[in-house]
Amino acid sequence: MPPKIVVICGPTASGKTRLAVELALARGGEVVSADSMQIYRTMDIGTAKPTPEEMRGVAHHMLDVADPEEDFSVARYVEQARTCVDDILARGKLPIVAGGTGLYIDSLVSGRDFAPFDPDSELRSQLEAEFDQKGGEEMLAQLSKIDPETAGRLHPNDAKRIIRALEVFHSTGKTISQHNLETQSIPPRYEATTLALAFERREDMWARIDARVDEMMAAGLVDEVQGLLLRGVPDKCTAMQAIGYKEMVSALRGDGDVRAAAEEIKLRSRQYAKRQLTWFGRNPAANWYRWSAQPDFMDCLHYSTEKLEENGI
RNA sequence: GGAGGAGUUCCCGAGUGGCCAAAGGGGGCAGACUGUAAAUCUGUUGCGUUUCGCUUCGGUGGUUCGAAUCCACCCUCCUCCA
Repeated sequence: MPPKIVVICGPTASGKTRLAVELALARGGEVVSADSMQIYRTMDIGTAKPTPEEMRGVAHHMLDVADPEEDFSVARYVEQARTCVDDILARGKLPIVAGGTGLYIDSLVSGRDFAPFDPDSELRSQLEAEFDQKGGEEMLAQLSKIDPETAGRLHPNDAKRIIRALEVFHSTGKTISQHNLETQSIPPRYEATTLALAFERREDMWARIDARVDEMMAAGLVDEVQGLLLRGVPDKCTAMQAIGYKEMVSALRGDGDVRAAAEEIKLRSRQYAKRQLTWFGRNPAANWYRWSAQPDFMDCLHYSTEKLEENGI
């Protein structure tokens, strides 16, 4: 039986941090963040990274583990995060994985293994150039000769995935569907009790997101972004793709309309939240708790506690 | 008061007699996702009993076999002249 852990997921601004801390306090747990942007140092406000006050003395892992100019990845996340989780378990405490990056959570829990990857490989740039030149249809046709299964489910416009599928095959000799099949047969690394937070009404979620962005602005998001620019973090970095940063960067470089940028950030955040809901919605084992128009944290806590107990935690 | 210009589906914006329920973009909704994932990609978006019917392009009336597209009047907004 794999060790038991708790997972708290949900769209941005749905209260994951607070629930995680509360459960950690109640159960003697430690939090392992599963957020692809909170891993970056100095990116605090825009990523809504938990503050020391919010952490209330609970140990948090997987925050500030990389610099903004570094290239991070799922694989690297899983490597580090599993060490954290295993260490927490070894110390007899409860690991609480909390975050909004679905791919990170799933990969960590399932024990997923990734095919080798080298972002700067010649093969990579070769394939990218070839894609630009030949177009998706042709590349997809090429892929379908070696891996009809993957080619069948990919859209010609899905450059990233077509290239990756080709890359995996050319560098390992194995198709990506073979690889996926093998990785799926690996038993899950942990037995997760998943708590998923959401809102009964979409409008409430939007309002929460809007309010949070306003808070970020008040807390100095502009200065934080300015700091990254001063530091010379290149635009192409993953970190600079983060919502809240890329919009602010273009505002600062452009018309300087920081107010309009904030509105853009709200919009992008809402859309992101929807994507998160879609992702988490695929997990049939998730225990959903939906905030009503008048959120009742105690109610949520009771629900969560009940679910943990049902699963012997 | 006079001269021009404009009013299009949730928004912006094409469309000047049939091939228009109406391009394109945005937004919304839904979905995908195996080393960049806060990224990337896809579908859908008037209503219905859905290979067909109904309602829609400021309003009313008219021309026509047929109008968002032409005509008349009206309403609203913008620019200019007084």
